[in-house]
Amino acid sequence: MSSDRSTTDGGAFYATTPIFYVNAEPHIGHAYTTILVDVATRYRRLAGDDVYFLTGTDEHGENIQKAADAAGMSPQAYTDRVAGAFRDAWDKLDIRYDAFIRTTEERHKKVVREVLQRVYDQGDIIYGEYGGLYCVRCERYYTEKELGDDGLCPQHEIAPEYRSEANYFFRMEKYRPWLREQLETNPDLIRPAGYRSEVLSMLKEPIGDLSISRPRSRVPWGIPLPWDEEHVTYVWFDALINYYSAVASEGLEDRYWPHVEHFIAKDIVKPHGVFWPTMLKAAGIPLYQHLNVHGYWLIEDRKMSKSLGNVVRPLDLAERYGNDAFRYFLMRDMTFGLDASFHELGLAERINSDLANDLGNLLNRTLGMLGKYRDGVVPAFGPLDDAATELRDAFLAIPPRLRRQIEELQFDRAIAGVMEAVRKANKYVSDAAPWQLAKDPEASDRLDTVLRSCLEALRCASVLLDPVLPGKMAELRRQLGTDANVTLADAERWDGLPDGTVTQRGDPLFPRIDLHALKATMEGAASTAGAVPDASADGAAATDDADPAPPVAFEQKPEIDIDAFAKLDLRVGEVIACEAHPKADRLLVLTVRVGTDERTIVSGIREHYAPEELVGRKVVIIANLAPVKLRGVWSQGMVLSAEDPDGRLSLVALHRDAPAGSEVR
RNA sequence: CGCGGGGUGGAGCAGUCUGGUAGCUCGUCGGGCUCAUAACCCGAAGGUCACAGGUUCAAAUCCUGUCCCCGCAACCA
Repeated sequence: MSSDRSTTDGGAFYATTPIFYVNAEPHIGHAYTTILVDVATRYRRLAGDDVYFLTGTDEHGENIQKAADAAGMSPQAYTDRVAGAFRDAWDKLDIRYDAFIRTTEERHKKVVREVLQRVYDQGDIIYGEYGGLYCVRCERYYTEKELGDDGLCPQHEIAPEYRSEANYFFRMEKYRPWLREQLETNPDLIRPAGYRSEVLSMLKEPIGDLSISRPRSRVPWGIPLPWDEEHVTYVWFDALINYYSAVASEGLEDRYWPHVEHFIAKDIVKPHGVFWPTMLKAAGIPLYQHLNVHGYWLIEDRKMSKSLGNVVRPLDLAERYGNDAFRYFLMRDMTFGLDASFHELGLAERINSDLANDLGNLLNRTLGMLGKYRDGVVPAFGPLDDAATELRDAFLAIPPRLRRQIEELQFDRAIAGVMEAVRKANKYVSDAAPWQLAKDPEASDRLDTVLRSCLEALRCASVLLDPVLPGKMAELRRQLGTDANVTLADAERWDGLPDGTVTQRGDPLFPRIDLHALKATMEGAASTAGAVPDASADGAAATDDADPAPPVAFEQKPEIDIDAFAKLDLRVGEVIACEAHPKADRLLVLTVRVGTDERTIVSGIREHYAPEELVGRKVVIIANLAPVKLRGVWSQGMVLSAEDPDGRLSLVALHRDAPAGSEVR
């Protein structure tokens, strides 16, 4: 073992992403969590820690089974495919994980069953007749609170029937006091602090016991309980245990488990902050070190969702802007724990200002001068004047600070700190004006100092940013003529390049993005947003029929025939009264005249229309939609409206007038 | 009184835990340089840190209250 421990802690660091549920392709949220862990683990590796990075996929459950059926595949084949897609995505994003776990693997199932058996043996899993009031129409259970005073289903106003399902329950409530104490005595167990208080507030009231099984007859795609093969585990006992099974099944739990750091997005705080710790306690497994919770990426200031059609594909962006640049943006522009906004223009601006103008340009101008004045060969330092000393000190001050920032997950600030030093280097070049020094043979020593200082600055920056920009920083070092492999210790010295090293000036590291062109493209693209680029590809391959159906440029619902359409009773209605729903803030209650009939229709357009502007207006309604009760008011139909990409609703209107009650076809 | 997050120069954000003259990037205006990716460097304009009280020698930061925005949950048939 080396005696030089100045830059290496040698501590173990076991970092996990959630296992992603394999029912869709990876989006920017998945990518962010995974890149975050990749950056964190790369920094730890750089600092000499013993790192283990786990990611994986969650492959059990009813939904997977349904998705597989829909795709006409076996669940195993289906999950094989999707898990493969995730692995491919992570490979493309340069994610360096150590292990990838799938919950359908034998090694995982084995550990899950062992843990379950242990918890069961000590009496913390009980058999529960899940005493439920079940609405047949809703196909769900209701609590008494939800049912209200009359005890009827709030949706259908029918009496729910008592049903019971033979389920097993984990006695979670029993561990609530223990968990509260953990959070009290260990304030940064869940961080940032906001999420800790959220969990604490969950623990103020009884959390109940956790249903952990489903009848195997209904959900065959799951892990059978070891003591009752007629039941499979339900969701959490299967999924959460992956963090443990991944190391336990490899005999690595002693080495890594006590040092586990979970990284999650804020939507799954409860399972990780409440279920998981109590499960661990019951199983006699030590608690994790930290639960690290990050925020959401909002897309153009709106929540990302499939229905808005604004899902951002990380691979597209990585391809267009470069994987490293994309990673840089994600790490630089989100403060850990808070939400951040994704704007493509912001991404481009960030790349231009930080990576192209500051860092890339520093490399380019430095190697340019070195080529002109010193034949591309690294000179020894001349005497260090104040400016050169200041620059050196600015860089050498970074590593100690960086360690703290890594520990506290402040990657945005860590990056900003390095970039600040890079800007100082650019300023140093301007101030020292090496192009002037080059004209003066007397100033040769000073020119050497300037050039060498810039080279060392670049080398240090490349080390400090290596975890974020693994590809580009290796390329930078290649241009400097030095090794690709580095440790944090390499950023703690100002003489890392041997004198006489031959540099290899290459293409600009980060080409500038033409913002004007990008703006133009984006405006052009706005009208075709949501287009499926290759929708016509299949059609073109069809050779038999001369006149194939034309391709469709949006995600169309399954085709129906005219009879299906004829089942709809669409009518013109006249709004004769309208008011806000008394008990819901997104609903309006309309009174609509349809012929001689007057009916009440509840509509979720309150954010888009004021009640008074609707009165007297003709609207198009679906008249024969089954009535439902919305927040206590019966709605007999539905008003048609269009939703634009920004989510604004616009009522469907008549081009020419037609009397209320007219049929719409 | 459902839960949570946020309100800081034109835009986007950091700083709030651990009070000590308000900071960064972009944008705007003026200047410099010419090694470099129309880049880089300097200077300037621009903020009563949502509002009101309180604690303190000192508050963006701590306490109390109010207003506004955004998620989540209950409802968008």
